[in-house]
Amino acid sequence: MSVTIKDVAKKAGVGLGTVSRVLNNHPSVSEETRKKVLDAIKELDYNPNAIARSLKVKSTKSIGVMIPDISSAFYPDIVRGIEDIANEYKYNIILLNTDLKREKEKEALIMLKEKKADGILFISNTISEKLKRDFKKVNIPIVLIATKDDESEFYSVTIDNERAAYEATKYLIKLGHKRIAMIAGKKEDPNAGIPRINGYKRALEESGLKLDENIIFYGDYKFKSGYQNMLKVLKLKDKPTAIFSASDTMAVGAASCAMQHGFKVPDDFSIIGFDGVELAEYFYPPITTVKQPRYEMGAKGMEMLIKILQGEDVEREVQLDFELIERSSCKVKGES
Amino acid sequence: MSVTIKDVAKKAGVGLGTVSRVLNNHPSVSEETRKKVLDAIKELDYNPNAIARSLKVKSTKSIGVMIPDISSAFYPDIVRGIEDIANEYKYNIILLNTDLKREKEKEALIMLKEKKADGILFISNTISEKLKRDFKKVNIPIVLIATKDDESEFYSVTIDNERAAYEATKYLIKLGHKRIAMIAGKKEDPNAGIPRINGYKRALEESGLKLDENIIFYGDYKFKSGYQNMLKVLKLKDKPTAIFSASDTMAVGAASCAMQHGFKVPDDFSIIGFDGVELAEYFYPPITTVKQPRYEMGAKGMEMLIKILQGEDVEREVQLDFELIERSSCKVKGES
DNA sequence: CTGAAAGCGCTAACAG
DNA sequence: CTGTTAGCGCTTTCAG
Repeated sequence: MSVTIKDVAKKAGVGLGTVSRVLNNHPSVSEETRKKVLDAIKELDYNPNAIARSLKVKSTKSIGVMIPDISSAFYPDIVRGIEDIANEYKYNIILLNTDLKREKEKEALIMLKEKKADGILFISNTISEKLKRDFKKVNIPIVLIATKDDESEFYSVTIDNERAAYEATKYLIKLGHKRIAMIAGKKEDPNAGIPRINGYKRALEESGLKLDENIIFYGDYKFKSGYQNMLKVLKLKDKPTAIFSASDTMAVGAASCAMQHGFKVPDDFSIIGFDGVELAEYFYPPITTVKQPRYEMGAKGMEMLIKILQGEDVEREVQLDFELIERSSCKVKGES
Repeated sequence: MSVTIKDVAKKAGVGLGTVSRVLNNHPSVSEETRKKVLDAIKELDYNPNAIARSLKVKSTKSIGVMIPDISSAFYPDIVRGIEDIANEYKYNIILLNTDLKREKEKEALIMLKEKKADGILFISNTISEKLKRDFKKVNIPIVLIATKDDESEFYSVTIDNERAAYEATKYLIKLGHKRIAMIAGKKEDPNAGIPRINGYKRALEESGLKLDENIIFYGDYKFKSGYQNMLKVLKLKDKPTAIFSASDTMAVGAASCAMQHGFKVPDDFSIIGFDGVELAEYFYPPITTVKQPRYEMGAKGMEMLIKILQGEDVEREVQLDFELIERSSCKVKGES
């Protein structure tokens, strides 16, 4: 059916080893024969069979990308960064959504093993102990993006969440706010949860502001939980004047809630988000936020993976810079 | 290095053909030997090599997904729909971003040919003539999602854009609006452009409203162009009271612009968007829109492709239902 | 029901 | 510099 290296060899009147050589740019082929072969390839419209090649060379040039859910706003940019670099190095990406479910993660891993992915990029806020165990014995290079393991057993690319939260809170403090609530992530989340809460606390402490655990609300990073936590804020007798949210989507939920109840942002509440997703930018008022360099995180992770595959040395845990983007959802306290 | 079918055969004390048979659930294997083999597989922690299998059976169980840009809000849900169905049928997806660039499209297609993708899903608003030509001669089943070709040479899944735009406009008319502007897509876009403009025109016409070409503005579906076109609207002496935007993101841009200039939505302008992206839902006020069933479009496209691969008959062009979602960005004209 | 053998398309020695 | 050969790991006749 489709044309093979054999057909090309016949057409060009050479052995198939020779065809393979020109295909792989092996130096030891005379210009003359190279030309003959190239001509034959063109004429036959030949495309090498990457599957056959992979079987032989034991490298598929494809890498698995495991992600909770591509339709969640945080991930597409990361994937884009990955794909751009992958593409540059002639790798392909196999995308797998896991919803953070154990079963799906297991299946995904098996698929990647069977399809002989050269490497794996795991993107998520959290990684379960079980998955870590699986990863350790799978024998495929892996790099974690947007998460890391406490034991530093895996390569990872993240941002310094503690410091980012610290800076965000500090920003609010500099604006004159003294009573600052936090809509946090999950209490047990070792990446987007705990460190951001710690950063928030450290900023307050450092500025001599008293920490009030009653105005730390816990959510799941989604709109609804931002909205609902804001409802709680509005019920407070002693309302905060500013809010630090552990995700943009929750920040927007909180802002919507406030506005829907007749309050103004930033006049009544200064709100700062986290992540730097499009929603924050296009919301009205545009939401000030701490932007995670998502595209770069993906790109960097892919670069690291490629280096690992090439046997080069790479740093085990890299942290990229975040960026505080000032927009219109925060203002100096008291000013009107 | 890694354990192969041969190792399993040896361990189980059978021929490798037999191992292959139990792997593929071939009926003619005695329970006894099947058990022996299964045990050996477990003990050795054997995973079949899908690459080797693919080479032999000429099917890779992977399908290529060509998309302009995964980080553009319209696409992730589609991809999720695709992946869910793919996963269900044990297919994998290879994701390729093309930015609608000829060069990248060509490269992507070559990769997919070389990697022997079983099928291709092409997602986009538009498809170029050149790419169509390439697709025709590539000899891999293809289905188009969110776009189609005029000649109906390809399988496709879309919505009825003309009718959707018609309904959106009609909705505004029912609310009492008589002067309705449109922020349209690209004049030459055969899917998100032309048909939506036509639907808008038909609705006006049918209701006896005069069409004013001066209040049809052309954009590129993005925030900025919604914002800028709204600036033009605001300069009009005879301002419209309602606006139909060919994308949610432009609708949000327009709303932001209006609000920034002291106007109220929906009090001063009723705005209806198109697509049904998250941004429209979480914007304040939440934007009324015509939702394209993106997840379902992806899922349906993948289902069609699988059927085609199985040699089943499938409808050439399927249109899915859109849905007008009423939120808070439109109101009865004149009411306060 | 099962073992042996051929071969998918390609690469990498190995001779020449 | 180049042709030939031996597999990569698996499926699938073909005998038995």
